[in-house]
Amino acid sequence: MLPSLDEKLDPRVKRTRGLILQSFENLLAEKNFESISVQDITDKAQINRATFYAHFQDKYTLLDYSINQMFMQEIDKRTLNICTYNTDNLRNLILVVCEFLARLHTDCVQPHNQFESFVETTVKKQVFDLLSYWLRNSKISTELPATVATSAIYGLASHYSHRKKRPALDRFVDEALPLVAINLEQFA
Amino acid sequence: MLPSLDEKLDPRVKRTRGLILQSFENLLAEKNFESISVQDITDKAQINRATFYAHFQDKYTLLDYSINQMFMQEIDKRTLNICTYNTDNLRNLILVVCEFLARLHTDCVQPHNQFESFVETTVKKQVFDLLSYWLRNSKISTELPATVATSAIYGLASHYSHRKKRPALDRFVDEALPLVAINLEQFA
DNA sequence: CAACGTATGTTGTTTATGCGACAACTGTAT
DNA sequence: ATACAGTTGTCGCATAAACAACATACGTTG
Repeated sequence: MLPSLDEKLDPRVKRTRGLILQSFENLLAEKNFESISVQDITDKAQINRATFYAHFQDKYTLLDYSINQMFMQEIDKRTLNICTYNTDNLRNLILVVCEFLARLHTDCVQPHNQFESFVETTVKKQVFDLLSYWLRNSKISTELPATVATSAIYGLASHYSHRKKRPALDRFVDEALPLVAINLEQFA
Repeated sequence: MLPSLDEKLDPRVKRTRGLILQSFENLLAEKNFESISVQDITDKAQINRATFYAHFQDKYTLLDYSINQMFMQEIDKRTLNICTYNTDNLRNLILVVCEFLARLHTDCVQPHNQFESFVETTVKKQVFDLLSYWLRNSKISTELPATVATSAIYGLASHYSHRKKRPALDRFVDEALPLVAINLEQFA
């Protein structure tokens, strides 16, 4: 099982991180990432600015953590982190990525900037790790197939999420699925 | 102006008290006061049980504080704490007490018990103090008129809040107003 | 250029909270 | 009666968070 982390740590830490996360995500809905200051975050979270630095190096580290958390939560919700490869799970994964990017685009004020590419890096890493985990029992190397599939999934999801008028997600995924599955069928 | 307290104190204290208050009020909606343990409160508030005792002597102190806070909030909302006596303000005060008791009866699971009389004491004290404040410039003693008016207001509001089928509040207050105002008109 | 306002990280100290343990009391069941 | 389980209020100690102050950097404005 992939490391989804709900470790037992000091409740104060949990609470503070939660407050920071929530504050940050709310702020992302109001202004774009660049214009958010650490002070903004801590004000809304009702914590001291110095405390922020006890948990995150800077707001970039927070963004990374935040994206990871949000995405992992969606993965967990569908228990995709405790399964193995098959077409059905792959379909769900594509669905999750599409939904995730779509939500990010509708919820966050984000003109083009580093935000986009940041999300790409973070999400791709998670998708790649998940695929690698699914294929963990393969006798042959899974690196290239997983890489290709990851790029394909992200590319399709990004495409989907940028559509002015998004088509029905289910139909979109139906079309997308075989294009991704083709390189993974050998592992089914 | 009466002491409505939003003092500057440690943000941790504010947060903790807020969590306790909220947890407590939510619990009141689920079970009756007697069956709520301190552990219940701190569990839901996500704070340590010992921390509770750093803020309140026991759950009775908390109840007192909670009722006071809730009621004062309603008073503040209508700026009744920064005005002087006139019929209009009196009308609003009666309205507030009626609404407050009514909300308490619909929101809280409360069969007959000490809860009821506890609320009475607390609310009456606030009403009395407020009336005394309104009449602060009177040359003659306001103690008896304020006492009578306080009892009348609470009695009417309690009556209203216990009705199975409550009549329209505005109409009720219209009827009630003159009965209370009669002893205060000399101060208008 | 200089003066200014604002945001960033960092530090040392103080304070609030978490934690585990304890004795005392309650009600309940055996 | 005795044992048991649960709640209460309190304690000392460990640790996270608040706070104020500081140096640094950056952009703006005069």
